[in-house]
Amino acid sequence: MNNVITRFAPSPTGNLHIGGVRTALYNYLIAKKYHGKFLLRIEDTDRERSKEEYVQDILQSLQWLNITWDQLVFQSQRSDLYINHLKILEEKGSVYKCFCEKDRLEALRKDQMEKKLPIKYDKKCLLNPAPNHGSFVYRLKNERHEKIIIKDNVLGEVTFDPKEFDDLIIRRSDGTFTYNYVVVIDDIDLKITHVIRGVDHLNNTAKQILLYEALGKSLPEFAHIPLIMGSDGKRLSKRHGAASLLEYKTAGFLPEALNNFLARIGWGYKDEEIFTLDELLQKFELNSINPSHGIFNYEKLLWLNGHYLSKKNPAEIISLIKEQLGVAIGDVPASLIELIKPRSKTLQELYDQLLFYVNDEITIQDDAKKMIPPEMIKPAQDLIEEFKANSEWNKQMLEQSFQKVITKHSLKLVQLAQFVRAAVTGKKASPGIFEIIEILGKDRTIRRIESATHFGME
RNA sequence: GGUCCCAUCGUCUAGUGGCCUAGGACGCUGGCCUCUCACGCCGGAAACACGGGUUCGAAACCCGUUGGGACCA
Repeated sequence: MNNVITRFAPSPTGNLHIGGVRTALYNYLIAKKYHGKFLLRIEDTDRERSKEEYVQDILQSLQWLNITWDQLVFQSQRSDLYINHLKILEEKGSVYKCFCEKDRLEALRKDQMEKKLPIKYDKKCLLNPAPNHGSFVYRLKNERHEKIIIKDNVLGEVTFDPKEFDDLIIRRSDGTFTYNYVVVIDDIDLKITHVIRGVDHLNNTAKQILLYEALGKSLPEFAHIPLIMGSDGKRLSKRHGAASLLEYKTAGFLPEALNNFLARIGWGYKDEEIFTLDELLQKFELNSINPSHGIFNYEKLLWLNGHYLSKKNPAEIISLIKEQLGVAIGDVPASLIELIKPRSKTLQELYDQLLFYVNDEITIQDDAKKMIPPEMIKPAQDLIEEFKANSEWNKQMLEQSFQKVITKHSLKLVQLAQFVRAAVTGKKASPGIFEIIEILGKDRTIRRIESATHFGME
């Protein structure tokens, strides 16, 4: 395939979400797989609802995921193009002006509903043109009788009866153009070879084919990809959790995980689960996309994120925390990050487990308080004495000190370890206790155990 | 309501007529490891929606039914 050009065409009327991102990703993959171009087209013709902040959200989201575009166009800057093509259609006699008023159309619709007929315009202004007066819309003549067959790369052949379709309005009475019209004009003008979009546009595609034909243009390849549903099987929305992609960024997910996860909803390759962007470019194919819709599986996203997190080195993690969570944690030993990494699925989780080291003060969580019972105060004080009596501070020395104390008091290691864990981290779970306090340091460890013994006496 | 799409474990998928006693992954679960929690390792439960065909043989092909979804209204 040569000169492949794909596009992602969001309207900036809200934050970019998961479903949109996947559409963008698929378009990007196909373009790059065949060494073509991927365009980003902002469909901002609805001036009322389009907002600059949403444009920024879309651009930032895609950049974050490394879905890079070769060209960026705004529909609002292309109205000459739409006007010119309307002239062409007018000269060809493919469109006509319709002066029918709202009241008439509503009455017509009501009548058709009562008679259970398909609801569509009756072509009055085409068949019996009235004298030109008042405001009017442009409609596309739909005189096609043969079936419309969409040759879809995902669904196979999909057939529509053109009788189902109205004479499509392409310009409204206020002079603005309709969605299906501008999409087709842009796709033609930008030489889009592959239109890859959600199945929710399948009906639109049929209507748009009529426009391609009226303009005498050949059709691009179509691929209608299945939608992503929430866990209840309904269309993904705010109810199902994070609505915008950038919320995943601030929650500490990695772009690699999101890309991998989104590619795998509706697509698979052998037994494989882990795909980098490069591997996706190798292996992804439109015709291997599953035609049935997929459900957003948050647990699997978490697992993937944990996987990619484990591949990052400590320095990368520190800078990712700063970049994505917006917090600077200063110098944290690499060894500590390595200990916490396998215990974290997201950057946020990892950061939370770092706080006992980063902060001077800790608070002991409720569920950890029972780890410091009064009868453990004396052993804890003995442990402190052991620490103070010893000039060294390393894992071997720490193990010996713990051993001495538990032998003296006939304790199990778990009792003392949990006491110290709660005292030092404020939590009932953490990495290995010797590793933790070795990294935390002698002074801070002793101070925290001391304050826990005070707490235990209250 | 009309039109269209879809259908393999709870979820994402492998499967392109015999390699299927249906494979992998997440999740769930039993065990090992162990100072806690993870990680890791070893096991387990769990699916071809239903009914008809076609075929020597159907998860796979065809037709219905049922269920889910999208769009339009």
